[in-house]
Amino acid sequence: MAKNKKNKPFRPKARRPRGFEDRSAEMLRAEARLIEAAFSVYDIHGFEPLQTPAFEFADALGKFLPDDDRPNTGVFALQDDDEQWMSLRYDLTAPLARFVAENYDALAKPYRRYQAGSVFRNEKPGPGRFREFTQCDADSVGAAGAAADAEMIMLAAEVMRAAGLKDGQYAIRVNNRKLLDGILESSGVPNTAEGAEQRLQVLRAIDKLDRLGAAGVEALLGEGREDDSGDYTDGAKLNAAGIKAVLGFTTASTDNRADTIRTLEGLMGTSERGLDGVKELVQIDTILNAVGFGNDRVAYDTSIVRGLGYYTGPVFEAELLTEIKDRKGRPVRIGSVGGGGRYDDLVSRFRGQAVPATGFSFGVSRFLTALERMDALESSVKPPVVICAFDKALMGEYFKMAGELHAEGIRAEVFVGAGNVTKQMKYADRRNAQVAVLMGSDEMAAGEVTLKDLYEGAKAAAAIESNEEWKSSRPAQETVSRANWVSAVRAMLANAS
RNA sequence: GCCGCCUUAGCUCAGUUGGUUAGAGCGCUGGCUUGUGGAGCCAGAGGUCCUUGGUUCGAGACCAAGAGGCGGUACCA
Repeated sequence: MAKNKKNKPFRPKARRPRGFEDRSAEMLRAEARLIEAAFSVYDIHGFEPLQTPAFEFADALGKFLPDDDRPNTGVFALQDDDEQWMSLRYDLTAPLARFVAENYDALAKPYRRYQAGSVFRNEKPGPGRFREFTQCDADSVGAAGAAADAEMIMLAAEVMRAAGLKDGQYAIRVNNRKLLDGILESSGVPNTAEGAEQRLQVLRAIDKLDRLGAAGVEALLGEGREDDSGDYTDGAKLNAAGIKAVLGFTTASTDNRADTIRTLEGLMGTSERGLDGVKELVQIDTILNAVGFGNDRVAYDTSIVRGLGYYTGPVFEAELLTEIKDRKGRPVRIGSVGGGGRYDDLVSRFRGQAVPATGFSFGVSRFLTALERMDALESSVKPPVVICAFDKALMGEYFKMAGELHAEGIRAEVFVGAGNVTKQMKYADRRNAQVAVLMGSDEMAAGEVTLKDLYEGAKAAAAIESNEEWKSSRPAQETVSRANWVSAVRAMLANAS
C-alpha cells in the first residue's frame, strides 16, 4: 500500500470551497441582462458608475470585535505583508462610505453612484445563500432630505419595471425607523445608546413575523422563545403594554398611503422622533403622488424593518408578488428581492461631520431566481450555427463562412476540434445547435453548401428504426448555392419554434 | 453556535448475519460508421467504499472521533 502511494502521482481533487458556486452560461447571461437593466435606470437618472476593489482594510469596513484585534467572524480577512488586516468586502455600502470619505472634497454632493459586484461573507451557506454573491447598488450620499429617499424608492420601482416586471407584480414597501423608535420610546425603551441592543432585538423579532407568526414574535418581544430544536432565543424583554404597542404598530398600515399616514399620526402621540418619521413619509408621499407612483407600486408598510442596525430613517423593501391570489383576492407575497434605506452614520465614521446617505441594493441571483419562478425571464442567447470541418484543407474557407454569418449577426462557429463527421455532428447536437453547415470538397467545387436542420432531423429520427435507413435518409437537410447560403441559414433558423 | 439526516464510480443508487476479485442503471470514451447528431450492438475507461483509530482470523458493513455534504434554527454588517 505504501508503495502504491509513493508511485501515484499527486492529483488534486477537483472541488470548490463550500458556498462558492460556478455560474453557468445561462445564469451569467441572465445576470448581465438584469444588471444592465438596472444600470440603465440609474444612468438615465444621472447616477455615475463606480468600481471599488474587492479588498478593503478591515478597519475601514468597520467590523472588529470589541475585545479582539482580529476582524470579525463573518468576513474573509488576511494580513498583508505589512501586517495590516485586509478584508474582502461584505457589501458595497461600506466601501462606498470609504470612497466618499477619501474623496470627499473632490466629489460634487450629493454624490450619486451605482455599482455591481461580488461580495463575500464568511458564514455558513444555506439554500440560496452563498459566500460569494453579486450585489447591485445605487446610493445617494450627502443629501439629508426626504427627497433623496423618495428618489431611491422611485428608482427601486423603476428597476422592477426594467427587470421586465409589470406593475402589480411587485411592490416597494416603505417604513421609517423613526416610527418604531417613537413607539418604543413611549414604551420605556430610551432612544439612546442604552436602548440600542433592545431596539435591535425588537427589529429582529418583527423581521420574523411572516415566518413565526404573531405568537412567535410576541414571545420574542417578551421573555424569549424556544424553537422546535430546543434552541432558546432570548427576547427583547418588553412589558405587556410595549408588546401590544409594537404588534399594533406593525399591523397599522393599509395598502393606502394616505390612510396609513393618518393612522400613524395618531399612533405616535407626543414622540418627537415618531412624528418626525411621519413627516418624512408625508414628504415622500407628496413626491410620489406628483410623479404618479400609485399605491400599487409604492406602499407604506409598518411591518417592514430590514434586519440591519445601521438604518436611521426611511427603509424599504422591493417585494415580488406572485400571480396567486389569497382568499380575499389580494396578491400573495413571495418575498423581498432587495431593499434599502437611510443610513446617516456610515460615512461620518470617517470624518467628524455628519454625512447623510440613502441607498438601494438588490441581490442579483436572488432576484433572478424569483424572476425565474415567475416565468418573467427573457429567453436567452440562441445556440450557434456549427460549421463542420469536413476537410482540413478548407479550414480557411470555413472561417470565412463563419465571418459571413457573423456579419449578419448570426452566432456561428467553426468546429476546431479533432474527429470525423460523426464526432462533429455529435458535438453540434450537444451544443443544441439548430443548424449544422456541411461543406466538403464536392460542394466546394460545385459552389454549394449543405445545411442540416438538427431540430427537424431529430423529429424525423423518431420514425426511423434501422440505422441504415437513418444514415441514408439524411433527413431535414438541403443543399443550397453558396451565393445565397446565408439567407438560407436565416430562413432555416426562422423556421424553428 | 445549536439540532437532525446523510457520505460506495461523473450522476442516481444496490451491496444479504461481518467472508474471497465491490456491482447495476444512466452518463462518458472508442468501434460497427474517415460524408452525417437519434436508436441498436460490441468493447473500454473510471473506486482512498469520506478520513483516522478501534473491535475481529477477516470491516464497505460493527464502534469511536474527526472531516465533508444536506436541511432546520440562530446570527447576518
